[in-house]
Amino acid sequence: MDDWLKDSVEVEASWVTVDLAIFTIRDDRLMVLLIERGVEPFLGRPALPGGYVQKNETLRDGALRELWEEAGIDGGRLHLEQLGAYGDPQRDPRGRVVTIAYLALGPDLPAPVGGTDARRAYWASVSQLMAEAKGLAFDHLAILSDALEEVRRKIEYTAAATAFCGESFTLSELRTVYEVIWGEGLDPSNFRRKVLNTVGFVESTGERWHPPTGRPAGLYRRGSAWLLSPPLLRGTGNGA
Amino acid sequence: MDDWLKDSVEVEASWVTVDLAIFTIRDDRLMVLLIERGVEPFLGRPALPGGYVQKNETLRDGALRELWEEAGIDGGRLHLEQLGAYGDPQRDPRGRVVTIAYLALGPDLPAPVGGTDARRAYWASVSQLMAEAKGLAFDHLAILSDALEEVRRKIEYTAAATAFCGESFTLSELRTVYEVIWGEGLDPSNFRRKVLNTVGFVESTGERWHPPTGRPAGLYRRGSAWLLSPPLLRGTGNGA
DNA sequence: CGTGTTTAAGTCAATATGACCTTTAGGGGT
DNA sequence: ACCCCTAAAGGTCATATTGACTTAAACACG
Repeated sequence: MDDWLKDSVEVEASWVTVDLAIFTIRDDRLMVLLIERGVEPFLGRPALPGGYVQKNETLRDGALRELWEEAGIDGGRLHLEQLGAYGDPQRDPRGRVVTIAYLALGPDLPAPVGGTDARRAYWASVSQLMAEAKGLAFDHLAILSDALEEVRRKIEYTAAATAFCGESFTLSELRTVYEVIWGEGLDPSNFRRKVLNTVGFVESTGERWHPPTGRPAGLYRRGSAWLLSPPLLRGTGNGA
Repeated sequence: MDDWLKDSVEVEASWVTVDLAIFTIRDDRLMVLLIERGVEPFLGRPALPGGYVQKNETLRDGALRELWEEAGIDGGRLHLEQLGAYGDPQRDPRGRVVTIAYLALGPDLPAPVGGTDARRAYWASVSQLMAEAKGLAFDHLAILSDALEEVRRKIEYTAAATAFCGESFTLSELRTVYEVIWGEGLDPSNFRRKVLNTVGFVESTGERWHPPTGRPAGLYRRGSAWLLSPPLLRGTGNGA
């Protein structure tokens, strides 16, 4: 890089990182992937997985690489989107580090292995973390909080909820995703009607799944639509 | 800044900038503020206003400073929110420059003056720009495109449309904002009913405004709610 | 062949929506 | 004063959607 502007005292080179808020649903709870930091600063403290963006990769590629390196997760199987940039000058004790936060949603993922900069990686309950509201390195609690709010809104007007399910899923599974993330129960019958009436949300695979007990459930896969119209609105009450 | 990781060939210092997509409505058209670049690269080409983030400011403060320096606009009077980060390694010929794009919405603003790095600043018609789809420096057309889509969606489920109006406004003014941004006509009567039934969207000032001709219109100001429930949905058709 | 359990489908009153139409409150002209 | 034009404000009504609830269907198991 040339040294244009090197003489300006106001502008200074920065380091750019990506951090990942990776969500999944396990045991009917919303979980986020955390690592235990193996390097300074915040050595030993829980943090979102992430790391430096390298020389010739896009931000998204950096996120995918960190996903693999730190959590052992193949990004091809989950939904990844940018959440936003966090650049408070005080957020990193080492100096000016701007981080680009990414949001990842995936089906029940394998217990991850620790990566290079991480002693270990593990799934943590989001509701528990938010209740404690402490412990995370850097401004990762704020990032996590923003990510959670984004997920809650995203599943209202996009098909993002399907990212938490496998290739094919029952409508009950999908409904559980909403119930877990919104923290409220939904009427199964009305939920079914809404989802099935929203064109392109899901499409039937023709197959059916036999639960341990009860009537077999039809299986669906994600439809062609990402934006839902009309959206599934919470709050106004979708049922009991 | 220390030299941790200086020996890693993969990681390299970056420059971080902010760019602004500043929208307003003039003459019933959606306009965006552009500058004519006064420095290399892309000297003389139109671009979104923006510049380097300085040493001790937050990203948002940087955006507000650039807003003032390059466009002479006081950020206190408009809505400012982060759009996202753009970090393709090829996006800037000088090297790795990650930009944080901000979205600003304001009422009909004064004709701006050129700033330090800009020969001049001017309002450009968004629909015209998107139709031509060329000319902008860097990846600013992509940023503008994302910003436009964000605005279109944002006014659906937030009170963002009020940011285009002054302190107080008539419902016709507000409706025009929607019509201009969505590019479709709305039924005045149904629009009024919807807006007035959405709690916290607007509240009456008690005053009224006398149009050049016709019955005087009631004046409203922004209500306490930012998120609209239910949202104002387009597409499904809010009228003619 | 009942029973328990879960999915699937139906009912219905209350509400919201989209497409209209009517009334009201000005201003300007004659 | 009166009429006419315009835009706001308010009303009507058939249709669609919603929320709460009920009923029917399809298995597994004993």
